[in-house]
Amino acid sequence: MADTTDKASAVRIVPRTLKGFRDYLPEQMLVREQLIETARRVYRSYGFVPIDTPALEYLEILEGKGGAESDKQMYRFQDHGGRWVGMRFDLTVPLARYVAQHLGQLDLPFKRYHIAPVWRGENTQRGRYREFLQCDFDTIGAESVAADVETALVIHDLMHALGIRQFTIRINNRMIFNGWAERWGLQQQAAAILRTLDKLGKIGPAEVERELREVVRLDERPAAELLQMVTAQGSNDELLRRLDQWGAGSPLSREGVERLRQIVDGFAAATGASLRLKIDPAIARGLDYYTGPIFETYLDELPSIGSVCSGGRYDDLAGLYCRQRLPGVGASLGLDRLLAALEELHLVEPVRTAAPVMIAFFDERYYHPYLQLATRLRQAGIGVELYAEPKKLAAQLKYADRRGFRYVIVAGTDEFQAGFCRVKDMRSGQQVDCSLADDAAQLVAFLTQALSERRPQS
RNA sequence: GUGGCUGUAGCUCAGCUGGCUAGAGCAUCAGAUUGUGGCUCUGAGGGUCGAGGGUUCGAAUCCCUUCAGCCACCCCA
Repeated sequence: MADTTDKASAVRIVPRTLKGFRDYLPEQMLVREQLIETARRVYRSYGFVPIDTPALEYLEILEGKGGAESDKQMYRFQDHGGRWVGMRFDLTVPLARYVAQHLGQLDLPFKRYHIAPVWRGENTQRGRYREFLQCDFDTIGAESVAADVETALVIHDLMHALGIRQFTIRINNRMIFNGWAERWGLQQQAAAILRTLDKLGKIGPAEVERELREVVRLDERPAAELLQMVTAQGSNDELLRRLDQWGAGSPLSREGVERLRQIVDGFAAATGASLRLKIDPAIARGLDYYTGPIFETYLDELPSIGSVCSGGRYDDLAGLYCRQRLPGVGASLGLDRLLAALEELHLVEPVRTAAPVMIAFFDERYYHPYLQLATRLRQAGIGVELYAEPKKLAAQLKYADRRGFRYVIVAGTDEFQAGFCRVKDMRSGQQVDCSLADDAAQLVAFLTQALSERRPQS
C-alpha cells in the first residue's frame, strides 16, 4: 500500500536514551541479576526483610531531606492532577516516610532491605548515572552499637559474597567532629566544614586548611585542631588512642571514640579479620543527616571510582514525619557503580546464556521429539534452549559456542532410530552418547551430574 | 550546573593543512567442508562520517548550535 511506503520513507524517530539513562543487554542483565541475588541472600541471612515504595512521592516528602544538593538534583514536576511530585533520589528518605506511616504494623527494631532504582539529575561520569540501582539495608529503632557492628558485618559479607577480596571499609564517627564543633560553638558551620573536610583526599591538608580559614572563616586554633584530628594516621588502636586524647575536652567526642572502639572490637570478634575495617578520621560524608558512625567502602584496586557502599547512623530521620524518635543505621550498595568498577577490573565473567544446555534443531522431522526432550530436561531442573530454527549444524554449534552453552545435544535420524542422542561438551569438544530409553533417564543423570560440578572459580 | 576532550561500519580505529565511488582489523553472512563450533582460505553484505544549520565550486575535515560519552570541579552510590 502507498501508506506503508510513505511510512517507511517518512521521518523515522531516532532511537536513543536520555543522558545518564541506559539500556541493559542480556549479558549485562545476567550479571546484574546475579549481583542483586547475592545482595538479597546476604541481607536475608541477617534477617532483613524486603520492602518497596513508589518511585514518585509528594514533593514535600522529599524536599529538603538530603541537603540543598539533592534538592537541586531531584527530578520534580507537576502530575496530571496538578500535584507537585518528585522522584526519589535515595531510598533512605522514602524509608523514613514509610516507617512513620506504618509504625503500627512494624515490629521494632525494623530491619529492611530495599533494592530499587533512584534518580538524580546530576552530571554523568564513569560509574555515575542519572538512574541507578541502590541496594539498601537499614535497622530502624535500635540505638545499640550492635546495629552499627552489624552494618559493618553486612558490608563485609556482601563484598565477600560478590567475589571481591580487595576492599576496605572506612569508618569514622560524626560524634567526634560534632563534639569538636560544640566546643568551639561552630554547629552552624558544621555542614560547610564537613564538605571541605571531604576534599582532604583530593586537595590535601594544606588546601583544606586554607579553605577552612578563608572560605568557612575558621579561626587559626580550631582549624589547626581539626586538621590535626583529620590527618591522624596509624593502626586502628593507635588512632583510637589519639582520637581519645584529642577529644579529651568533649564528652561527646569521647563517646564517639568509645563507640568506634566497640564497633572495631565487635567486627573483629565476628570476622576474626579486622583488617578490612579501617578507622579513617578523614571520612566526612556530605549528607547532613548522619549523626554517628559513618561508613564508606572502597575497592583497593580502584579507589578512584569512589565508595561503592556507604552509610551510617542517623538518630532522628523519621522525626520529620512523626513524633516518635526513630534512630536508624544502615548502608547502601551502589550496584551500578560497583558493576562499572568490576568491569574495569575485568572481574565479571561474561555470561550470555541463562540455560546451560542447547538442543540442536537439526532435523525438522524430529521437531516433536526435540520438544519432548526439552520438556523432560526442564522437568528435571535443567535449563534447556531448543535452537530457534532448523539450520545447518555448524551454524548452530557456532551459536552455542558464542553464547556459552556448556552442552549441546545432537540427535538426527540415526540417533533417534537407535534410541540415543549425542551430548557434546562445548569446552572439550568431546561427545558422549546417552540412551533415550526409560524417559531419557541416562541423559538426565549425565547432565545433572555434569552440571553440578562446580565451575572453577576465577 | 560550570569548564575541557571526544563522537567515522555492530566493535576498535585510520582518513595529514577541505578535493577521486570514505578505508582497515575484528564481527556478521555465504562457500571451501550436503550431520559437528573455536583455526585457515575465498567472497559478500553493511556507513544519514552523532544530529541540525552555515562557509565553500567542493566539507568526515572549517564555523555555529544541539545531543551523547569521558575527564575535572561540585556532589555522591
